[in-house]
Amino acid sequence: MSIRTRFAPSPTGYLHIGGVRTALFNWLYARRHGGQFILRIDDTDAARNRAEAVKPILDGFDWLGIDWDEGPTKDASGDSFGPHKPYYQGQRNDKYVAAAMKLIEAGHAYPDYTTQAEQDSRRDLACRLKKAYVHRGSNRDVPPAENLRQYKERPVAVLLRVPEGEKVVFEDHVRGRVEVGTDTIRDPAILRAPNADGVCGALYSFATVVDEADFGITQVIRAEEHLANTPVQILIFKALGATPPEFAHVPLLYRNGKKISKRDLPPLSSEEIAKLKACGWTDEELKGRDDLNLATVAYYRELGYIPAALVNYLVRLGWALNATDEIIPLETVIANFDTKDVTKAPGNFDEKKLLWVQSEYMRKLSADEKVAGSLSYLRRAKLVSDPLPDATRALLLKIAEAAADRIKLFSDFVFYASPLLKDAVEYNPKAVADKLKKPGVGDRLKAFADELRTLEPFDPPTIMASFTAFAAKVGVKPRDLDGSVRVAVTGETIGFGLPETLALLGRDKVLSRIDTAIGMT
RNA sequence: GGCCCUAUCGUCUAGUGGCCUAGGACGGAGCCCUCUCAAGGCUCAAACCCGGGUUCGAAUCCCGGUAGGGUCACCA
Repeated sequence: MSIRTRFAPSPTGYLHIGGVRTALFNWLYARRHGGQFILRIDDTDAARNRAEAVKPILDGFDWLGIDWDEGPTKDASGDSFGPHKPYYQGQRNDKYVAAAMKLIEAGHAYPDYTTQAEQDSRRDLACRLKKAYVHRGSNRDVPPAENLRQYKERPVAVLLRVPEGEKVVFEDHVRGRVEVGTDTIRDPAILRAPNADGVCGALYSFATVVDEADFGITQVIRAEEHLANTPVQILIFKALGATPPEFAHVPLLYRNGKKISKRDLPPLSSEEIAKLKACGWTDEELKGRDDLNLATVAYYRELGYIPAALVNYLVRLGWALNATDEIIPLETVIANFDTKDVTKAPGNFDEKKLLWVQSEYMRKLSADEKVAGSLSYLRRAKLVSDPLPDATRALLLKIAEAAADRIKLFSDFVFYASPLLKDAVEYNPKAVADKLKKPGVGDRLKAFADELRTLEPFDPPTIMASFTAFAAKVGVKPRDLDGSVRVAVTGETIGFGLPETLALLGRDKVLSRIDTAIGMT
């Protein structure tokens, strides 16, 4: 039988990296075994069922290169593709209701007329006795035909009839053997009481199991938080007359020792905001994007991470190929990944290590690829025009070569390219204060400009030689000369090699910018 | 609180009874290189949660603590 795995996000409006890691494990497992990876949208909670809440999730997976064999269409229109469509739970409720009716008929489920007050008082009592409250509903032992009759007359929540005195046992691929007595499992609700429109919506565990059986899912790889409701789901599979799939509960993703949640994440730092603004973001645009934080895929995309790097980092967190490898090509991961090798302890998300992985991926790219990846950022920053002129492309290529490993994110390209692409220098006030407003700097710049005026050819090696000779002649440390010249022509203290910078800028611009800078000393 | 899960440097991990005076990586510290900043090279600090067993021998097996986490809905 073919391996079939699945990931079932609920539409929240953003793609969470913890979810991505779980999805990745499913995807890898399917790809390794030549099976199918299925995407299903868990939107049984009607309030959340909106296309705009699904789109970011689909876009995120698409960007990451995690493709699905069956599921919603990429446009998030609500359409699906695949033999078991639709793949939106919100569109499948009839199936759940029909399945629930069958369970009532077979005596595996029943309507529960217990009042809320009754349940509360029983729960209180159990609590006072320091015992777990295991709910059993009113019609548990009523004959099926009578239950069906009562339900038709007065529909309420439908509960699964959990068998007594049995054991649910399953072999979890990550956790090992799990054993739970049915006497500790409450009769779970599988169908809600009718809502205002008379619809009886299925609950998570039930909808999931009906779908899993319907889709022929063979491996359920999901987050550890679902471990506790797995026994219930196995009971539902059995009541339905279906074979339960195999389970693998992978540990959660933490940050600072706690489950990574959107709330307690830092907002964008001032550096990040400055970076996005340099890339052309307006305050207005930033305000509308509270989904941009390090728990979401969108954040990494906007900052210019390479999808493969994020994937590499996320897989490596909780799984290792061997004792030494950190950067692991996707094909190697696919060829070696197995759920049984996933660590049992939760993994702490470490953005510094992710950035390192990212920089390792970036340095493997050619200058051409760096330019290609940075283009959308440069366009947004209005530094280049849309059909890219050949001359500009050639310049960008040279910038990419000169900037080399300094570019860690595609958005970094904007910083290094700005001084060369903009007509006027934007002087960083602090740089000016530190490097230009010092005694003697003006005269020195003037004298160095005179050297450059007649220099032939105006290329990096010649400029370098002139720079060294000039520094020695006037008795100034090379680093100090670098500082003032650099700030004069770029406005910043940081940048790639000064000779390369001057050469790419061209003699005319260099001389006029130094002239401007002299006025600021 | 009941039930369940987990436990190696700050972090991610290797390790499945002797190869472990515990290996690698990120991060940190220092030095070198150097036109700023990166990158690179070299070096250093840094861990088997605690207590009992089992064994000739334990990070590895067993028991008990401790700590952290998950879960207890007509949420997913």
